[in-house]
Amino acid sequence: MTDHSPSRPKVQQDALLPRNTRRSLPIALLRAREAVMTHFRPMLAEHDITEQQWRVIRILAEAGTVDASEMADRAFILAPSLTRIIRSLEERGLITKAKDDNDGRRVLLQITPAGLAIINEVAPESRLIYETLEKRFGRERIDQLLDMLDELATIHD
Amino acid sequence: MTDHSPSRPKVQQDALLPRNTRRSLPIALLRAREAVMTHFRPMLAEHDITEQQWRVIRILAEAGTVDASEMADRAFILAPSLTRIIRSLEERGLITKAKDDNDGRRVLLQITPAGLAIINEVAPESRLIYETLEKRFGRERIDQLLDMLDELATIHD
DNA sequence: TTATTATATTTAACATGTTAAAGATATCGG
DNA sequence: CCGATATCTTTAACATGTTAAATATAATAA
Repeated sequence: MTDHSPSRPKVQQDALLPRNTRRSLPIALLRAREAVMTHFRPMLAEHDITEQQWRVIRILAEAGTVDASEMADRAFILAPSLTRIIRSLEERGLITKAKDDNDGRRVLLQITPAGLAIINEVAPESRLIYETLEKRFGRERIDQLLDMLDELATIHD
Repeated sequence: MTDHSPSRPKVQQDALLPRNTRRSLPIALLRAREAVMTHFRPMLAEHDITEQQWRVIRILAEAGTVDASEMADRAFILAPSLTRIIRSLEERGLITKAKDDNDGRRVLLQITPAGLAIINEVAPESRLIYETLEKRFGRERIDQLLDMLDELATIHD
């Protein structure tokens, strides 16, 4: 395979180059994630919430009162981001924030009726989109994919 | 499985809730990606470049001169982010930027010797990390994963 | 109890993600 | 050639990612 491009820089050997970008795991994960989110984002935008804000209120609806650390774990959001998201959600009246009486360091979060209202509006749509995705990709294959992703995420622990 | 948590909010039916966060495809993709990047980030940080900057100079080393649009495609970086990354990389002397004579709208990018030097320092390390990952996860399974991710990313086109 | 250490959250600073709109240049039809 | 339209890039504004450091509170050991 000769290279006719006149602009190709002279890297000593291609062997020194990293594996081809097209088969890069980080980029592939990014692309896949973005493709999935493309289906969900317009729906969230209609309710004027971001993906991360949705994750937070959804976890509160699932789990009740949750402190910030547990939220960061479950929603996979870094603490500094979570601080800002909490501030924003509280200002909008979608969640409440309270200091833990047993541990003054902790911040306890709860969803408000207004937050629940959004959940109840968005959740059916969300389910529908996910079910469509499942049909097109195959439920078993999604499960298989989730298993592999989980294993990849925990490979170093 | 009874719920003893006194703080659980009264969502009408759990059926209304979205699927459990633990099996959320977007979050699973995020986690997996983050786990992979955790291996690479320290190495990039030592050379004072971000993951995205690395993707850009790496693609230039692979492909030679590339215009901004193609770069955005290949590195999977949105145009506004790319504008900032290009500015930063140019200021640091790792790439050059020139207007396309045949199409004044386009910006042509090339890697500089300084950029190539970083490639040549980082690439072997990068390969090593990737090979370790391959060994632990299995090359076939990574290929299988890449195939599934690619299919997921192109499911709507 | 007190000094030390650990943990939880926030702040700061900078980079990138995201959407919308603006600016610049090409292209196309009349 | 001209004006409308399309394409490429940048700017703007806000949200989040990322790392390091600061702050506040708990837990622990001397």
